[in-house]
Amino acid sequence: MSEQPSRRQAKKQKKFKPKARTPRGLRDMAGDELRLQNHMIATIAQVYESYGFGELDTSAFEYADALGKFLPDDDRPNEGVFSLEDDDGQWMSLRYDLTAPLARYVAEHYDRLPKPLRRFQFGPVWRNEKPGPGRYRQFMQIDADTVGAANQAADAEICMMAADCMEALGLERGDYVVRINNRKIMDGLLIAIGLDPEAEEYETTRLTILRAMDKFDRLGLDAVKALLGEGRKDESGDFTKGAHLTPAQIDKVAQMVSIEANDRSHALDAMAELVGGTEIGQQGLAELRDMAELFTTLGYGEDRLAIDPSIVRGLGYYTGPVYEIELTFEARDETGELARFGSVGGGGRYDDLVKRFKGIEIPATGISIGVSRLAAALTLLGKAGAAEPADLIVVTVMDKETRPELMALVRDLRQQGLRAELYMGDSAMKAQLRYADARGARFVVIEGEDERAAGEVTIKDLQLGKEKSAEINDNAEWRASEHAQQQVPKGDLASKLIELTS
RNA sequence: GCAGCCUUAGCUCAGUUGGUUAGAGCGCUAGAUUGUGGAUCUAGAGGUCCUCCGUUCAAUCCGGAGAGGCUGUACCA
Repeated sequence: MSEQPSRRQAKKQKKFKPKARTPRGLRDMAGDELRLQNHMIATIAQVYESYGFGELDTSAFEYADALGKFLPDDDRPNEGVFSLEDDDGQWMSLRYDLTAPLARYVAEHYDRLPKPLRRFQFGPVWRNEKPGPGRYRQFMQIDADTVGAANQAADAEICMMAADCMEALGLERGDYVVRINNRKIMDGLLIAIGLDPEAEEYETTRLTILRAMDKFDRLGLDAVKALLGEGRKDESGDFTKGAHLTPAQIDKVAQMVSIEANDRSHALDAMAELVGGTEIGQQGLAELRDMAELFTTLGYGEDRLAIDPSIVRGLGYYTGPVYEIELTFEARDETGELARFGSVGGGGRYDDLVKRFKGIEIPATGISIGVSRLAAALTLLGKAGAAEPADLIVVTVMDKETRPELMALVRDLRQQGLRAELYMGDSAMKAQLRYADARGARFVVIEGEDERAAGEVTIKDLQLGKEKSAEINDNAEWRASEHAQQQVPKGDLASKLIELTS
C-alpha cells in the first residue's frame, strides 16, 4: 500500500456498514399477511385432520442423495436446490418439497408405521431458482399423503378433500375446480400415435410432448401444435424446440388436449377413443372411471372435480392419477391489472418414490397446496377473513417513577382478559400517542398528575378521535376538542374498557 | 438458463461538459404550540451516487467486467 492512499481507498476504509436487506427472492412476513397464512394453515390442517390424517414434521435439511433428482433429461443437475457440505463431507440440501422427505421418513421407519400411513405436513420449502413477482425462493406448502394404498379410492379421497379445503377457506363453488388426469392415459396416447417406448430418444420426446400439452391452458392450441412439431418462437424471439411429431401425430395429441372437460363421462369416452387399445391407456381409463364413480356417489359435481386431459402436473415421479387445484375467478390487483391465479396446488400418485430407498414398491398418493398464492388470491377476493386480534390498549407513562404502579395496572387489565401493554420507551407524550397510533391501538390510557390526584385515569378512544379530527382544520379547535376521551375512577378502568370493547 | 431495459437517501426522483461540502418532495426522529395521534413551524438523522478493475492530477459521471432489479421466455420436483 502506498504512503498516500488514494481517495478511493480512503473512502473504502471509512465505513464498512453492511446493507440491511433481505436476500434475493426471500422476504419477511408480518402483521395481517402472517396472520392470514397462519389462519389458512390452521383451516386446511383441520380439514386434513378431520379426514384422519396425522401431523408429521421433518427437518428442513435432508441428505442430498435422499432428496435425489427426478428429471432424467435435466441438463443442469443439482440446480434448483440449496446445498451445503457438512463437516463430515456429506452434502445436505434444503428440502424443495414435502414429498421427498416423506418418502425418506416412510423408508426409514417402515416397519413400525401403520399401513396405509396417512400423514399431513406443512412447512417452508426452498427452491434455488429465479424469483419473480409473487414467486419466492422460500414458500409454504401444506401436504397430505396416503402411503401404502394402491386403489383409486385413496386418489379420489384426496381430490374431494382438496375441494373441501377450498370451501373451508371461504371460496364459493365455481371459484375453484380440481382438474384430474392420469399419466397412464398419456403414455397410452403416445403408444397409440406410434412412438416406441423402447426407443432411445423416447424419454426426451415424451417430456417435450407432456410439456407442450401442459401449456394448452396458457398458450392455446396453436402454440401446443407448434411445440409438438418444429418448435415455437415467442414474442421475445426466443425459440423453444419442438417434439418433431408428424402432422397426423400432432393432430391426435391436439385432439386429446382439446377435449371439453365439462362432463366427466363424455371426457372419458373421448379419451378412450384416442388411446385406442393400448394396455396402459386402458388401465389409466379404468382408474379414472373408478374415481369418477366415487365422485358421483359422494355427490361431488362436475363443477368441483373435472376430468381434464391437458393436466400434466410436473414431470418427475407421478405414475397414475394427477390433479391440480385451479382458481377459476379473475380479480383486479392493487394496480388494476387483471390477475389470474391458476394453479394453487396439485398432486398425484407416485408409486416408485419409496422404492428408491427400500427396493420394494410402495404405492402412494398425495396433494400439496401452496399457501402463498392462495393467500394472495383470497386477499383479492376479500375472503381473507383471518380473525383480528383483540383491541389493543396502550398505557402511557407520564412520570417514570410511576412505572411500577402502571405495570401493575396493565397486569390487572390482562388478568381481566384485556390485551394491554405499557409503553416501554422513554419518549414524551406526543411520541407515545404516535406509537399507539402506529400500533393500531384502539385505546390509550393516561394517568398524569391531575388524574392521580383525583384517583382517576383518562381513556382515549383513538378510532373515535380519528373520525373527529377529520372535521377539524384549525389547531386551536383541535386543542380545545375533547380528543374523544373520558375520565373514569381508576378502579373502574377494566370494567369500563370491557364495556367499550364489546 | 436466454433476451431487452434499468441501478443516486427508507420511498419517488433531480443533478454533475470529470473538479472542494451530491440535492428536492414524501417518510423518519426530536423540539415548539399547557399533558394528546391530525395541521403548522423549527431542527436533526439518513448516501461506498450498485460493486470491482481500468483510464486520469482528479471518476457518481468515461471504458471493461460483475452483481442486483424489472419485463418477456424457458424450467418448475
